[in-house]
Amino acid sequence: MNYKESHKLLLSNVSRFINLTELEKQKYISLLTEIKVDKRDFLMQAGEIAKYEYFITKGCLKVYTLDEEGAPHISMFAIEDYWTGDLSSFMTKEPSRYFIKATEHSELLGISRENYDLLFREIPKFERFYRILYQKSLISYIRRSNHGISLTAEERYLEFKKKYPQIVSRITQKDLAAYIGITPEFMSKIITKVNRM
Amino acid sequence: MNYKESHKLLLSNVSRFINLTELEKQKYISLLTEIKVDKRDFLMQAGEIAKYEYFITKGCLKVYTLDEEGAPHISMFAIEDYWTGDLSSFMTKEPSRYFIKATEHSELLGISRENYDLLFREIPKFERFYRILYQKSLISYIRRSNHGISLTAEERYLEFKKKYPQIVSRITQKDLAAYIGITPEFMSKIITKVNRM
DNA sequence: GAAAAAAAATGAACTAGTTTAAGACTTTTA
DNA sequence: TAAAAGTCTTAAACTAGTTCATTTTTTTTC
Repeated sequence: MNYKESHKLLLSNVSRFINLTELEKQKYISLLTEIKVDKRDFLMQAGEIAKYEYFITKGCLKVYTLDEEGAPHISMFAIEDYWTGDLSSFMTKEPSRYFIKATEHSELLGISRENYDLLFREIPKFERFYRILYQKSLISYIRRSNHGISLTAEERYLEFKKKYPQIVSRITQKDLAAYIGITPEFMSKIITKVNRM
Repeated sequence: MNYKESHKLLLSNVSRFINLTELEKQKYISLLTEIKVDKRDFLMQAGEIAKYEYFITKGCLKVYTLDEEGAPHISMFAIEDYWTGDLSSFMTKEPSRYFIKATEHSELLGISRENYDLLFREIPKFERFYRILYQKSLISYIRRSNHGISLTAEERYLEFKKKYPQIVSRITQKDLAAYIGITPEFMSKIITKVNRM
């Protein structure tokens, strides 16, 4: 069958871990919602219950919380071919503490909670897909949570730049500071220093 | 059937997410290895390939790395009814950077990589079990990786104490410092301050 | 149960990262 | 295309957390 580019990207993402028949592919696609957001639009805001988990087919978004002083802490940047959302709120149906905002015009495919549950009943292979997806994410978050605690800000910056060069060039230094966990002023110093070396 | 206490604990842990028939329970148990370690024994050391994922039926262990200066960074404490191991090395079969050491006499059930793979083929329901287990772990590591970056050491200590009071009372202050990401001296100051309040 | 080893407490001097403030540069909007 | 808003840089004074050194307390070992 002839799929849209966005659906092709998703099916290729899924086919890393499981093989689907034509019928299963069509069934899967029928469970998704297409979403488009402009730069600076919110995909969701703190206080809401996460309605969807998102696959990004185009663009870039930031997921962040605001602390008591109103300072942002970015927990992830998400670009094409990545998954994002607030998994905790999506699963528990409790209000989220996260904002998700597009840093560029972005296009996404969303799966609602009802369709996510239905997906496992209709195509049990997806248990395997998500088992492997979550396992891989878990491995990288375990590493990240250790590094956040044991590396200096400069080391965290260098590591991020090395791991995600495509992202560094698409975001502001200020947002990168909010991700690394430092002030924009100190981020500026680090970048000046690193460039001088 | 009449199961050992350790197997009962594991089966009850698994039954949170999936239901097994008697036959499946017996099959599952047949895939496990019983392991006992004394206080200060290593379950595994950096450089080795993680042979097992472990379920703890008794005791307490710490999972840690050593940095270039030889300073330990504890990534988790694991007690009864928790799972531990180095998931990354277990999956990729690359050498681990982690040490796992018993802080008390401990008893565990290990599943080898061959049996883990076999488990999914023999009892596909386990895809669901691990999908949910990893999903829940992922949610808590996402939170932890944000907190590691955005909270002060005192806030991280208070949060850990609140979330895991059973663990705080079983480990040394020094190990807690290596988990929180600070020096033992500063940990001592925080505790003195918090107790004074 | 005494000796040895490890953990905890305390304090002084230090460093990584913050705060505040001001000016230069870049992007967005009308 | 000018004005407004946001981002980046620099610098001085500050604070959270480190380092190093010493003493006290607790745990381990024989």
